[in-house]
Amino acid sequence: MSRELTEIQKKILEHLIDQIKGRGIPPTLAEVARHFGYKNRATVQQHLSAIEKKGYIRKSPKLSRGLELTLEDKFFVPRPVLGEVAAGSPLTIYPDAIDTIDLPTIARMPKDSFLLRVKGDSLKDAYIFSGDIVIINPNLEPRNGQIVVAILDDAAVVKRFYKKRNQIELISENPEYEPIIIDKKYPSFKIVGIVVGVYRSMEKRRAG
Amino acid sequence: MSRELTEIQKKILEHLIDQIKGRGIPPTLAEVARHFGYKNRATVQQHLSAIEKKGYIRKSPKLSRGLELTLEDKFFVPRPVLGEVAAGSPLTIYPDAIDTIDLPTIARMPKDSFLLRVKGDSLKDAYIFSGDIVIINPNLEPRNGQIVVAILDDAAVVKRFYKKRNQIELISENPEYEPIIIDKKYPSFKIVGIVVGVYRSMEKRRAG
DNA sequence: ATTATTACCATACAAATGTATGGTATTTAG
DNA sequence: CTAAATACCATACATTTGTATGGTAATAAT
Repeated sequence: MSRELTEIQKKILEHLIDQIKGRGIPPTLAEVARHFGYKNRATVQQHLSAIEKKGYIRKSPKLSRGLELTLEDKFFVPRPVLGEVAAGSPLTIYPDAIDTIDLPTIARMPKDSFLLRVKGDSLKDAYIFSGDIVIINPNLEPRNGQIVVAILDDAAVVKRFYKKRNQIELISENPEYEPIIIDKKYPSFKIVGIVVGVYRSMEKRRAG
Repeated sequence: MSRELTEIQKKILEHLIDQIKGRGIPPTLAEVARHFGYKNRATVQQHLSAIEKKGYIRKSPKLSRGLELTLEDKFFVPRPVLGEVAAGSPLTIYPDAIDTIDLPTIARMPKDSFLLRVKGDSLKDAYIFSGDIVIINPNLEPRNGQIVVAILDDAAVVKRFYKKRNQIELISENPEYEPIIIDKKYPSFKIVGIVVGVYRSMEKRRAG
C-alpha cells in the first residue's frame, strides 16, 4: 500500500502530465505503449492501474482518454531535475535525473523544457540563488542580455549572454567572477537553452 | 466562407471550450450528441467540420477526442494577478486582477489558489524581490517560520509567520522593517494564505 | 426556379479503445 | 523457501470512435 511510485511508474506519470498539460488531452493506452516501446497495451493498462491505486491519477471506466491527474489537488507535480548547473564554477550535468522536485502546476513548462538546480552564487545579482530551480527552454534563440545555460567542455554554466562582433561573452552578474570569452578556444561550446523562469519552492528552507 | 458561426455552432463551440477547460479532455462526438440531445453522432460530426472550416478548432483525423482550440495555441497562458502585496509597507489588494502575467503552458491553477505580485524589498533576505510572483495557497495552516500573506486593515503584507504564546508576530526578513505584533490591536487581522512558491519570469528585465 | 447552406436523421464499417484473463521472468520481503 | 510485487507479453471481446454516404426538410440567396 505504499504511495511510492516505482521508477517506471514515475516515468509514465511524467509522460501523462506532459501529454495532458502540453498536448491538451490525455493519451490512450496504445499511445503510451507506443511511446515507451511496449508491444502491448495491457502493460500500460497495468501500470496505470498501479498508479491509480497509489492515488496519482483517476480513471474513468470505459472512457477513452479518461485520465485525470489527482495531483492538481495537491497543487504540486513531480518533475525531474536533470542536473546541477554552476552559477560559479562549472559543474557536470548528469545524464539522468538527479532529483525530483515538486513544481507547482502553474509553472508548468513548455515541451522539451527541463529543469536544472542552480549551485553557486555567481548569479546572485540577477536574483538567482543556490538551490533555485531554473526552467530551461532549449528552443529559443538567445538574445543579448538573456540568461542562458551553456556547455563548456562537458560542464555547464548559467550566465548572461552577449554576442559581440566575432565572439560571444558569457558574463556573470557577480563581479567576483570574470567573463568567459567564447572564440576558437572553446570548440565544444554550445548553448543549451535559455532560462525562461525561476522557481523556488518554499517547502524547505535553503541553506544560507 | 464567412468566419461567422451560426447560433448552434456557437453553442457547440462553447460546449467544447467548457469541456476542454473544465473537464480537461475534449468530448467525443457521441458525448456532444448526448449533451445536445442529438440522436446521431453524424450531426455533431458535421457541425464540427463546419466549425473547423471556419477556423475555430482543429481536428486530428482518426484520433479520438482529437480536438484542439485554435483560440490559444500559444506557449503561454495569461493568468490574472490579483493584486500587489507589500513586502515593505502595506498596500491594498485590488478586488479584480490588476495585471496578467504569462505563465508557461496551459495551466489550470487549483481553484482556490492565486497569484500576487510582490512589491517592496522587505523580503529580499528571503530571496523574494519586487516584481516576483508569489503563489498563495489559502488552504494551509501556517506554521512557524513560513512566509504568509496577511491582511491588516484592508491592506496586505508578506512576512514570516511566528506564533507565540498569546500573540502572532509577523517578521520581516529585512531588519529595516520592524516586526508586526498581532494582538487585540488588529481585529481585522487575517491570514490570507501561505506562500508556497515563488515564480519569476525572465521575459522582461525587472526594474532594479 | 434553382442552388447553396444549415440542421438534422439513419446506417454501415474499419480501426481504436478499455478491459479481462492467463502466462513468464525477475526482484523483493518475510 | 515462499509469497508478493513488479514488469512485461499474448490473445480475446464488446464498445466506442471517427468517418463516409445517403436522405429529408427548412431557409436563404441568386
